[in-house]
Amino acid sequence: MTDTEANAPNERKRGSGVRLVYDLLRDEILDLVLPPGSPIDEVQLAERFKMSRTPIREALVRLAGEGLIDTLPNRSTMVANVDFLNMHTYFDALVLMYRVTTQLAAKYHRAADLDIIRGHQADFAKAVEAQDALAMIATNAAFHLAIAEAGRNPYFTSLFKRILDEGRRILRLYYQSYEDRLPHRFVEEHNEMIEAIAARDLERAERLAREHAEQIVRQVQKLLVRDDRLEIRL
Amino acid sequence: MTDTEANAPNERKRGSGVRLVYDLLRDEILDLVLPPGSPIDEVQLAERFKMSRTPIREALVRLAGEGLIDTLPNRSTMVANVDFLNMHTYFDALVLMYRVTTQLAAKYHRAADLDIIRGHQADFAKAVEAQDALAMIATNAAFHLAIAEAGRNPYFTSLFKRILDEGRRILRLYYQSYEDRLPHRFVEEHNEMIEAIAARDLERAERLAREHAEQIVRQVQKLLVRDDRLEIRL
DNA sequence: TGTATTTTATTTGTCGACAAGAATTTAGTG
DNA sequence: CACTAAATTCTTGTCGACAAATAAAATACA
Repeated sequence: MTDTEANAPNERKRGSGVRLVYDLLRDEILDLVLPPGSPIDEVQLAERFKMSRTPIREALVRLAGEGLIDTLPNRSTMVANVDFLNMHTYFDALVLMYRVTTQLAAKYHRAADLDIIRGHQADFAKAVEAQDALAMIATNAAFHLAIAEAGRNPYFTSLFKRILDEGRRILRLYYQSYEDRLPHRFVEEHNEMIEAIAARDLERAERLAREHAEQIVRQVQKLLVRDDRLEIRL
Repeated sequence: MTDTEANAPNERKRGSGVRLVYDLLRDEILDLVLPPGSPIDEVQLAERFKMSRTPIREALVRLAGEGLIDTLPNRSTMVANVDFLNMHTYFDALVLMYRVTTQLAAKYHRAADLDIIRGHQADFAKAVEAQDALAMIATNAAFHLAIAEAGRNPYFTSLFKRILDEGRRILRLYYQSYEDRLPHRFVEEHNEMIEAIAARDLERAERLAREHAEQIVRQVQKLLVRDDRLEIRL
């Protein structure tokens, strides 16, 4: 491991530095390796990635643009907090995007899209079988994002992506492990949604997505009220 | 005018440079002073604003994050094109956001919100009266954005803002001047929407917003097919 | 004359350094 | 001992310069 810094060439390709730190920071934020409120130190990151502050800064600007970090001018920058007080706005947006993207997928999908969607669904089923909560969260997001892509509306897709990311953080804050059987129901519901999409049944796809989303919202809300001590934050 | 560079202090406050160039570039893009495809030269901008390339670069990164400019790695960066081939995805998103934000405004607005909304509506009516097409576009966007703010869902508001911005570009590409009486109808429809919001009539607000949006879409589509020579772009 | 290759030029991405602001510590005063 | 003011430290925002990547121009060659 010594040669990673002594011998191995630190040669990053010319524009790759920003992408590297952006992707990694994003993952660390969404996986709560950097929990909300964590301070972000530019110079520390610069040392860690062995590069100048300039590309670090660019990555931070992009993350700030997506609302993942907050920057106080001339002062600190830190991981954005989750707004638990207005969680209903999040649920509203989540449910609507589930419905819209699934309906559009039923309308506009092509054959290749279904293969991709089914692939993600297989991953999700595997994660449920393995009781791996973190994998469930990730594969579920990938599944629904693939559906959104099949709907071919970049406006909805980009908002949905942001919402699913935020959901990843929220769920990680509350899910330590799945103790109930509900995930198996999600697997079945996913399969029904795939069916409806493949059959180009817009109405059924929308209805299934809605029920599925409301199911999830109820589950998350149950968690929220159960552990609502966390809602009071300083 | 000579003292603007010789005598006048170039003192910008410490973090204001980025905001300055960001706001100005954004306006120039949305107003088509910089039409789609225009090359953006960092060093030229640096000279123009008498600052280093660093803050220019940060502003460009933010604009790229909003999809207003496209950056080819290691190569040029230019104003993003309007995707005329998939305009229907734009209309879908526009109509849905009109409906959702107006409905939420009816549900969640407070007294102060209505004052702001009515203020923008007055500006819009004034622009219609003056036959000022550009002012109509701007004030209409401000009006609907104020409604979205009253709905208090930041997810929808941010997407809607992006959509309205894009609409500003699209309309400027096609509207030279209003020759028909339709804008007056828009003024009336706006007033009806305000009524429904104030009365907290969710259903009526949603329906009015939908009809209003579809009205606008039809109008724009009419322009598109009329000047569809522009749809074929190299 | 047309094509391939080298050379030059332009533009972007990265760097190290410096300066401005804010937070913290230290000194000073009642 | 408490409270204010000066000084220091620390972090961020900005700058000018350099190097890599690409585009453009010039040269060589068939």
